[in-house]
Amino acid sequence: MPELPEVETVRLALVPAMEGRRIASARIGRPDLRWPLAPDLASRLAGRRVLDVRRRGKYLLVALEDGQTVLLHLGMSGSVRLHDASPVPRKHDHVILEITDANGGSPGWLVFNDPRRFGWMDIYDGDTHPLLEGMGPEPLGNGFSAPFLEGALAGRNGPVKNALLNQRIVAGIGNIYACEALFESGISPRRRARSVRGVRAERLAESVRSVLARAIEKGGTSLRDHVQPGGEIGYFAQSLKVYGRAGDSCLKCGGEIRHIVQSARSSFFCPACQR
DNA sequence: ATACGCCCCTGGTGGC
DNA sequence: TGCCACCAGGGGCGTA
Repeated sequence: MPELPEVETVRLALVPAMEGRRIASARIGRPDLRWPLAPDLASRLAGRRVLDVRRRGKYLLVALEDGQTVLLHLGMSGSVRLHDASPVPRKHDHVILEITDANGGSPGWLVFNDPRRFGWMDIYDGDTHPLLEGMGPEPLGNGFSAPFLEGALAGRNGPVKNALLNQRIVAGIGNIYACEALFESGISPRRRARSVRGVRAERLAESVRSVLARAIEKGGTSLRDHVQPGGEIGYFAQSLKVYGRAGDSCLKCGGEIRHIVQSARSSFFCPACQR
């Protein structure tokens, strides 16, 4: 489910709900997510004030007052919901946090729900976590540019689509936005990564940034289960130009959008417009 | 180092 | 209505 724009949308909702407030208590549903939750997770969270909520790629990072950081990945089907009243338990609620102000007042609840359990949560001390090391630059940050992208793709024989999904090359892009960025830049998902150079690299870098930024503005893409923490859906699905449009006509040339499978992921593209 | 296939898991959908 | 195959916003791991 969630790619960078959806995770960023979640982050924007969590900032006012968490920053400067306190995790009064934590309750764990089932701990066997992608990886087992730390046995002492609940006790390490309880009572801690939240300094800030950041994002790295598709990860949410919640910094606590005592130097610990909570790492949250939503996997394919994860969501975070905020509630004013104690929430009615739902299937697949895995972590429930009660959030109060510094004096214990105005309580709220945060619920991490994930049916498929491809997501996970961890807590660590210090600067970084093994899962964050080696991750590529933020596509909306200063470390990402056409020259960077060209360099990162150089020597790679696999399809450029696969390279865009590789979090070690650039962080946060998933299947939807990889397809969309390739369509907008007129590059075939099957093109060898190393052959994306010069003008093509410039167009691709610009399309990646542009499509992600526009998706954030629309609150992300809600296809099936993605919702924002307040329950709102994201509206970027209306702006998708190729993803999920197999058999429909290309918005640029009127030709037929095709569907292929690359590394067991669906790719959608226009064979005429994308070379 | 890179590339690929396999696996983790639940739920919704469409065909018969 | 029921059953079943197939598909889904991800990514780690083992193997060539």
